[in-house]
Amino acid sequence: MAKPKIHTMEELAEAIGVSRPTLSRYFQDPTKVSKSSVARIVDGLERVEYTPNFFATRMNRKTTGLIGVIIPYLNDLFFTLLLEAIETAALRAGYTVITQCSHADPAIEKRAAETFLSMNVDGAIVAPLGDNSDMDVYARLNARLPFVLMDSRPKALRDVDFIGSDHRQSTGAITEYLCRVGPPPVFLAMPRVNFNALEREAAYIEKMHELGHEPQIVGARLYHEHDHFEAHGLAVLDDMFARGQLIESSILCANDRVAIGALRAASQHGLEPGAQRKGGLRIAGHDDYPLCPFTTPSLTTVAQNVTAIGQTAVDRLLEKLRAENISENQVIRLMDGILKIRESA
Amino acid sequence: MAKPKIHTMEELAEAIGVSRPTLSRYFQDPTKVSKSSVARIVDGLERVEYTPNFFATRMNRKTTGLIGVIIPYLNDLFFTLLLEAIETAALRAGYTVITQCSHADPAIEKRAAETFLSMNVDGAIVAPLGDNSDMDVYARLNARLPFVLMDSRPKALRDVDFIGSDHRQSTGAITEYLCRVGPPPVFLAMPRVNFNALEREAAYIEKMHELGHEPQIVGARLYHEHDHFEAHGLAVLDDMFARGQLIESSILCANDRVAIGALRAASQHGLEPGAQRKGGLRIAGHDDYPLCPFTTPSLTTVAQNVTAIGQTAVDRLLEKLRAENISENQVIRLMDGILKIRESA
DNA sequence: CACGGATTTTTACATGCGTTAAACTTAACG
DNA sequence: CGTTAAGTTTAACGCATGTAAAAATCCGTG
Repeated sequence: MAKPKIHTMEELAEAIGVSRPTLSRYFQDPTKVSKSSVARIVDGLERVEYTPNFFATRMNRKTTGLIGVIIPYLNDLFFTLLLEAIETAALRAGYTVITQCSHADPAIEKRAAETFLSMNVDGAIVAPLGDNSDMDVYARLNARLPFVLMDSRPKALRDVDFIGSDHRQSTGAITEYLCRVGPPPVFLAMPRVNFNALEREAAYIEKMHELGHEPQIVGARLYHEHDHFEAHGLAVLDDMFARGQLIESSILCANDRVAIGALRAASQHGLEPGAQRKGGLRIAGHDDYPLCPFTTPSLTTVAQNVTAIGQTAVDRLLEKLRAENISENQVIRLMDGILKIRESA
Repeated sequence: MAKPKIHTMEELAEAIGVSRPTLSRYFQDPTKVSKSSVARIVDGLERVEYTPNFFATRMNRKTTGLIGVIIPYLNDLFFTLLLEAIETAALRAGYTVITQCSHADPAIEKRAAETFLSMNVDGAIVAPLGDNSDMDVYARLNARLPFVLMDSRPKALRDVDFIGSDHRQSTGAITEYLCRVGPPPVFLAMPRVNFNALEREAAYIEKMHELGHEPQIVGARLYHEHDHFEAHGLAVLDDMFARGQLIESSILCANDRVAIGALRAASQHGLEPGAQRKGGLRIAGHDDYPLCPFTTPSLTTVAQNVTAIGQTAVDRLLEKLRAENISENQVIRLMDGILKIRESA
């Protein structure tokens, strides 16, 4: 209700009759001030409008209480789920998260990392773009502050802590499942936007060889725009279905968004992918995108444990930034994927 | 390359033989420094590693170059598209965007707004939670800095600039379309997470009356968790289809995510919604969620002009913060929705 | 070689708060 | 009533930069 506005702690001190250092201590930790003073301050704050200056506090504290997070795409529910997990975990630990999205642009990604450096964030969690990432900035980040990679793991940053999925296990699991219940699957690749694409492809090949089948990969480079996975899956399969190819195959898609495009292609050609029909078309994905249960048919996939990845990334970061003596041992945590068997395969 | 690290501008000045004020001016605007100096500075910066301190610069400049953005959900592609549009527009104008997600929690939302105040952001763009938002903080925001609301418009903030969709027009348009090509639609409501839900409902009712039909609303309060729209649509219709209700109706869903759940319910009951079949089930949505073209059947809907909303919000904000004399006239821009006729209705 | 304009350096103060040391109050305790 | 410990105030400096005014330097001209 139109409280008088106070801009500096100095003024506030004068207004409520407490010294500035006491106020400073109060804002950092109220228990470090006597009860009588706390009462007076709380009372005073109710009568005036004051918020400590964000920059001034952060500039002077030895710790900023900030965690920087970079993700490559925003229009992907996988990354937003990841972000959500990170934000809740960080919030619970009392940290403020600064999020930046690189929008698939290495220049923006670099700028974001530099911003984090100039903000003296306490730590950074990054899902890198991949090959195109500016490795120098990340090397600098890693040298200067606690740093954890997630989701994707550039070759140039092999010595950095990493939290992600075990694509060898997850892709292996679904490949094996598909082989068990039907013909050995073809792999519908996705645009090579990061290393996961290649890892899944490799894991598929390995598992197929292990099971004595010949791997077959399609769609590795038809559609080149990043982040248009559904359109990619649709384009590749629409083309092949039109030629009568793959219409009775099992198709393992590199991720669920590609698979959603694949489902669409099937529907356009009057095909009904499903586990029931012996010998018919099957389509499976990877990730357990939130919409998988709602597609028609619902999509069989392997779930990435997104929540665990986010949570673990934060945990590891906190561990690093609490330990003054930087523990030299690198931590790599690969989460297992969990089969989600639904209707499509 | 292990460049020597330099922490302050003072040290940098000494290292490359230029005075600190000159460096300061250089970092703010290189054209304000003579060419010879620029050359020397650029050359020097290549040999040492230095980034100006984010907080110190922001604390002292009269303008921080920051724009604060708050969105209510992250796991919704509508909002991520909006965010993307805002970020690109802001970046183009040379501003840095600080994003905060309220995660459907008014307390977090309030904290985010207060953070913006304490950061002295140049302006703020907010998609509010709705009824639960803390109106006091937003009133303070509006009083202290250029402020623009988008997407949803709380009653308590009627005098604030607003950029959003004209739900009366958009919902009217699709209602009319549905009436034209088939039986008058039933409205499948969504959980009342914000005012748009109600606006669309009202717009539907109005248009139905205008066309001489009796409005019918279902699912207004069955499923209460926010942000689980697909599950809501599925639950409501699964229930009704099981009782043989609505199986030959036109169903207008409050948004596309609800509609995706509705499509799933139809599929579970062996129903195939579509425009072709005279007299059969029809399902339509609202928003043009990015996955609409890929559902089975592809979803007929009305597109919200997300990009334009984001762009316009930024434009308006820039306009306000460039004009010292705060123009008193409130700006409200409601974008028209565009019919996207696909297979489902 | 002197001169005027442009640029840079010097010098000094400002921002808002963290932090420290010493002086001071206060309340409790013997 | 003197002593002591806990908490507070005073005073002063530090952080990394912005900014402004005055002094110094540079450049090309006439």
